[in-house]
Parts: sequence; structure tokens; C-alpha cells
Amino acid sequence: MALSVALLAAAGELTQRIHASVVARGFEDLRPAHGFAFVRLGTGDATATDLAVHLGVTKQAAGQLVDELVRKGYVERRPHPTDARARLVVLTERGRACTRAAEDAMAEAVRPWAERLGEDGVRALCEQLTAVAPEGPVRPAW
Amino acid sequence: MALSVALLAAAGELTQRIHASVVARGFEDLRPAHGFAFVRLGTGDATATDLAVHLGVTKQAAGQLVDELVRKGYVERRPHPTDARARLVVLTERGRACTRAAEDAMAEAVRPWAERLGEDGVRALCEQLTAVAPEGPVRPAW
DNA sequence: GATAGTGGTCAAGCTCCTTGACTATATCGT
DNA sequence: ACGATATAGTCAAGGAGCTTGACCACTATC
Repeated sequence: MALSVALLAAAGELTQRIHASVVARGFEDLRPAHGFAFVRLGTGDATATDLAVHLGVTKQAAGQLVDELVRKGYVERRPHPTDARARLVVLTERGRACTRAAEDAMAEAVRPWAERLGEDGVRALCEQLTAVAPEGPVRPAW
Repeated sequence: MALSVALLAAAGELTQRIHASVVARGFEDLRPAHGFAFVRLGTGDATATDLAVHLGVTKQAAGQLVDELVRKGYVERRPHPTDARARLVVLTERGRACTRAAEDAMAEAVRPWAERLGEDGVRALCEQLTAVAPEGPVRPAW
């Protein structure tokens, strides 16, 4: 019980820290939700529909999100190599820079834990957490 | 880095499980966000403004949330004992029943961890997580 | 080659939250 | 005591982000 509450509170705090750090590095026009999109977009093989599935929203909502990220210069659309209906959504250089900032912020945020748990402890904790959410990082959606 | 991702994913998954369980017990007109409000309301001494601070939203938004919960029968407003401007927001019996359902769901969701970590391990993990978010459970807000 | 399925877009509407303005009560300073 | 300032709450209007529904273009299946 208390563990659940602590986990949710920690996740909320972690999200805010990451976001604050990303904003501080000059990416002021993003919200925390965009980070979850970037995780999927990072592989370079995502379509808008893939993104919709990953985020747990409709494909229309995903399309609007992509529009916004294109307008702000974080991603661009490219023709899909094998499917003329689809369009790949890939990160621009700015998008990759933002991704690096978020990764740095994440590493920074968990540094105290890493020091306390040690490398093996972190890996073990990671595996336990992953066991709960095997599908990878989806948008929390509350 | 991976730890952050795993933590966020676990929190999202945990939220969905708790919500699904609460809905399954007959509280179908609530969203996960309401749970964060119930945490603050449980103490019985909360005003709408207290709730706003706890959730990180404006007092107007908190007031609308309270209106909704009153309409659905989960809380009721009472005059504040010492401040004629303020009104206490307290859980009804239905509200308390829902809180118990959520607590059960939380305990259920972390049972596998409890078995694996042991009582001391859970407490230690709890403390580490709490160290990151000392303010208690606030709404994640992404 | 007809038929059903999938990727994407357009349009309308809804929900929840915001900002701004306002009233009533409380608190503080002198 | 009393005026100035701060706080609890409400009303109103607007906006961001999501939804549903309809639709077109292309793909896959038989």
C-alpha cells in the first residue's frame, strides 16, 4: 500500500524533474507527455499509428501531436520506404538534442539511487520494475 | 537512465491496474486522477484550496473536481469549524468504500514485490522512493 | 480483380483546466 | 478599533488536447 503511494509519488516527482531539466536546457515548448513520444520516435521506424499505439491514444491524437512536433522542429515526416499510405516520423537534429537532454536528466535524477544501491542493485531494481510493466514505457494516461 | 524509464513505466502500469480494480468494484464513474484527490481528502480536514495545492492545480479546478465528486456522491461539503469562508470537503460512506477498494488494489498490485523483497526490503525501498518525493503523493501532472 | 483491412486526414464536439474578475471573511499593522 | 491586505470560494469565458465519426488512398487477401 505505502509502497504504491511512494512509487506513484516518486514517478510524479521524477517526471517534473526531468521536465524542468529539459526546459532549462532550452526546450521550453515541450510538455512531459512529449517525452513518452520521443522514446518511441527514437528508433526511427515509427509511423503516426505506431505512436498512437505506444501512447495509448487515437491515431488522430497522435497525428495532431506529430503536427505540433513538426511545427516546433523536433521531428519531420518522410515517405515510408515500402508503404505509400504511411509516413515515417523521424527526429530532427533538434529532436535528438532534446532526447539527449532528457537522457541526461534521467541519469542525473537517479544518481543518488545508483550510489546507494550500487550497479547490481540498480539492475535488480530495474528488472523488478520492468516485470510489472513488460511493454516498455507507455504514457501513464491519467 | 533505464531505471527512470522503468520507474515511469511501472507507475503507469500500476495506475492502470489500480484504476481497473476500482472500476471492477463498481466505482465506474471515477478516473485515476480522482485517486490522488482521495488521498488528501482521507484525513477529513481538507478544504478545496488544500486540495488544489495537493494536486497542483488552480483552486477553480479543485472546486470543479469537488463539485463533480459531490454530484457523484463521494464527498460532501461541511461548514468549516473556525473559518466562515472555508468549507471542509469530507468523504461520504461511498467515498470511504472507494478508498478501501483503492487501498486493496494497491496492496494487491505490489504483493509480488513484497514476496520477493520481504518486509524489510519493502520498507527500505519505500524510504528510498519517499526520499525522492518527500512531499507525499502529488498528481503527476503530465 | 473484387473485397476487406490499414495509414492518415478532416471536422465537430467534449472534458478538464486555465485566466480574470468578483464577493465574503480573516488577519495584520498601526 | 479600523483600515489595508490576504485568503476561501465562485462565476464566466476561453483554450489545449483528446475523442468519435466520416472519409480517402493505398495494401493485402482470396
